[in-house]
Amino acid sequence: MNRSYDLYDGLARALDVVGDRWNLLIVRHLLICPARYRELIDGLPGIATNLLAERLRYLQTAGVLERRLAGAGNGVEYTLTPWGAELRQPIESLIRWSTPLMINGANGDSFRPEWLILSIPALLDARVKVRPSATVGLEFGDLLLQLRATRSGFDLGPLDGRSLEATVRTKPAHILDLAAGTLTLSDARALGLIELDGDESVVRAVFSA
Amino acid sequence: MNRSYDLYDGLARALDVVGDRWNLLIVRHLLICPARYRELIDGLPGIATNLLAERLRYLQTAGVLERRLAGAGNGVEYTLTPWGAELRQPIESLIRWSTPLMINGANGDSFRPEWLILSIPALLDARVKVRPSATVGLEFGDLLLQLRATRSGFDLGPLDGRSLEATVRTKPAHILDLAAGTLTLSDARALGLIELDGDESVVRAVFSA
DNA sequence: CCGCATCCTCATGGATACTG
DNA sequence: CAGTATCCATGAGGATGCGG
Repeated sequence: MNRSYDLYDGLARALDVVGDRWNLLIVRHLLICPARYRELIDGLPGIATNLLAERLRYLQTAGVLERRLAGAGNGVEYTLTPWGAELRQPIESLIRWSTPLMINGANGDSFRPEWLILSIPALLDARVKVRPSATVGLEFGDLLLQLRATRSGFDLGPLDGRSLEATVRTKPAHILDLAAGTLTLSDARALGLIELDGDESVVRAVFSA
Repeated sequence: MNRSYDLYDGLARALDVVGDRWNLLIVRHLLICPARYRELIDGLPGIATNLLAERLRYLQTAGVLERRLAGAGNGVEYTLTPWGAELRQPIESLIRWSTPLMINGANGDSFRPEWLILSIPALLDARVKVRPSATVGLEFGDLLLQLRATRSGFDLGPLDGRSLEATVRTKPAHILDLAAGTLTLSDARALGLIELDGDESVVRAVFSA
């Protein structure tokens, strides 16, 4: 909205930059990877095209992101600056805070699997105890991801080449329950949190090691 | 604004609750201590009375804060719920992220010393190295505070009774520089970041131990 | 197609005045 | 003191257009 609080205060000035509607959701999308205008429209259901354009312009002048030409000569691409990427911490904090708002399920709200890419590690970091060698693969349609336990927490990235040892299917809601809880992954499986039935938005969770 | 993103996503649902204008600033004020309506008006320069009333109502129904009668039988008081108080982490993350926005000074923006009560510990936690026994007292007019180094970080609260050993004065801008930098407190003093001259908004920083 | 810009309507924010 | 009521400016969101 470009409307400043005009306060000499860290929180107020942070909100002057990222407090406007959609801004943190745009940044979260770009924290996954640089994206095109069209990908942002698709990943932010409900945003108007003029709003996205204005927000991208504003965040660019504020120094949060950069607009640049994509490699293949076609179209523009938006990337976070180093300072913009540091919004990962506030965003993950908000995701952890929001778990009570997620346990009641989707209730007709839109869902995109990419949103789990930050959420699951953010939640697991704080709560789930897993054996250090555990690896979880997640497959949403054509999106194939691998969740690895590291010493400092969890890391979610593209699935590397090696084969996985077991496969189960679950719904997004159950993945979020799993992430928000304090169960180990094998406990969650034993308790039936991970199901085998199909769903419009099916996740295949693959456990190995 | 009561306008929901309608997304099944932790970040979006967090912003449905605290993403509206003024909401996080209200919560930050209540993180310091429970407050009356009038105190909130004074601590949030620029907020309209109808907006504050509406936000308090909304945050109450959302479960972030509670409205209750003050002890002395007179007036109402607003307090954070335990869940609302957990917003301290996201708020401190945003404060840390905002340091590049603070280094250029006030530039005519409003300033209230209470805002430092969360900011200074949030910044010092991450960056300043101080001897474990260090204590800093801050005095803004009638507001007297003491900053103590603990094992887990820093804690800012009311000044306890014991006498303090040294006194210097500084401007809020310099306090913020100090907090955002990587200098020790004694280094900052030696380098002249802490001044003795007067100012409309003078801080007296008192070092001991 | 992509990457926006313009136009339009209506909900929301903000300032001021007023009230129990 | 603790808010309501009112009015007006502005931002949000949908539809559409348009050059590359």
